[in-house]
Amino acid sequence: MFALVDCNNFYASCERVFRPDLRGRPVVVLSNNDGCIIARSNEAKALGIEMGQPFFESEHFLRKKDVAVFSSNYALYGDMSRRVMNILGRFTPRLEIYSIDEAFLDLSGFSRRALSAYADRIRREVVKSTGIPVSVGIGATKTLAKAASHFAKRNADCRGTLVIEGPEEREFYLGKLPVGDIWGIGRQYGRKLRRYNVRNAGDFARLPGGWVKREMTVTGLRVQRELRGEPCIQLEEVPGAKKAICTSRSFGTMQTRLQNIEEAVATFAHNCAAKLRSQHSRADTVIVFIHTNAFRERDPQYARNRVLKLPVPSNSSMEIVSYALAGLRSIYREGYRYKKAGVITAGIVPEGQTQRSLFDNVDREKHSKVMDAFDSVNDRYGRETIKIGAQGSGGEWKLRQERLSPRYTTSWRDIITVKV
DNA sequence: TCTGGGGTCCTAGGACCC
DNA sequence: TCTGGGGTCCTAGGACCC
Repeated sequence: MFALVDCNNFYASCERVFRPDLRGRPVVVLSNNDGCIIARSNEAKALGIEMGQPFFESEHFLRKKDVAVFSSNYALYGDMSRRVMNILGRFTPRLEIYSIDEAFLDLSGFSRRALSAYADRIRREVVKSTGIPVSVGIGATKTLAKAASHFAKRNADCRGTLVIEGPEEREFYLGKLPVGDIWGIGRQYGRKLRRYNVRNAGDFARLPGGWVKREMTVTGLRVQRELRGEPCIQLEEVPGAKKAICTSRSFGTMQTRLQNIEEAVATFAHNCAAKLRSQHSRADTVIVFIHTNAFRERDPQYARNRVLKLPVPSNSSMEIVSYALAGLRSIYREGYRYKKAGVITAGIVPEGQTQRSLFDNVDREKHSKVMDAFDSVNDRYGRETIKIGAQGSGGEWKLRQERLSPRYTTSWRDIITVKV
């Protein structure tokens, strides 16, 4: 059996842990740049506030309803996530951290009765130790565990946990699960299935496998088999190395000058390189992209990307930044108001398996020594203590974050940075 | 005025190999 | 009029997840 443990309204819950005065009050958390609503407390959901709603559209309403609004604070959420996952690790020898707020647990060997009790213990222990409320769904496959957590979260009489076991229970609950809420069925497939009068997970499970394979590829077929209780998706305890690493941001205000965008792109490229180094890999491809604000339909629109091949896979900030900037200069056009830029690194290989080139004239030893020093300083004294020159100091492009809470659990870094 | 960011997997079709 | 068979690799596009 698998359990899925899912933190309820995770970001909103994190904000509330350190602000007990907000108990009972609706809370929402905004995306980067204070753009959209990406997390809502139960009280906020009850007010009809939708996921993904642009903040500016509902700002007035939120004020009227006395909703507490926060910019996203990933330093806080990342640290709270670690705490929750540490607790969960005590309940199973096999844990998959699936996302910042979800984990799968292997619970083989438990009886039905024991499972319910265990789920409840997990739930109580996490909230007691971290302040974060969670739901626990249990089933014979990961997809069924996901389905169980859907009800554990929503039905008051579940009290935060639900075990789906045996064909009768499975049929009962799948009949109530809307087809679009199945894990692995998104908007497109949801729409298509409803066109064929497939309303719920029970209907979907009964469809002929051949049809599902033809219309939804093997991915759809796996989902169907999992709903029927046949495990097709393994627990993945060790996350594989990433195949692409991306850093991109919308700008706080629209940017027209090349120099400001260069500073942003240099920062993104450096960030990608740092992520590559931290997972001990290198990339041989750098992609840089910029675009204007597509929502402003009357503005002239422009969007380009440039793919650059490196002669030798690299994770040196100096090298990756210079390629990204060359790419940017080749696609930048004057006369547009740019809203967003980003850098993607791809063609990722493990650090130990790098193919050198006969014609390479970069002193890679030296780069790697510099980068080691760079990382250890920034590790110790806070990120951006040392920067690449091209990052500049203007920061005109930087995010809007007007409602940021303190980094309650990690702010010693900030304090040390101030001293420096 | 204002609209997020970071990933994965699968398939079809084209280029290429012998 | 007619033009083989069996593969691999890469890319773009489309789906999905949080």
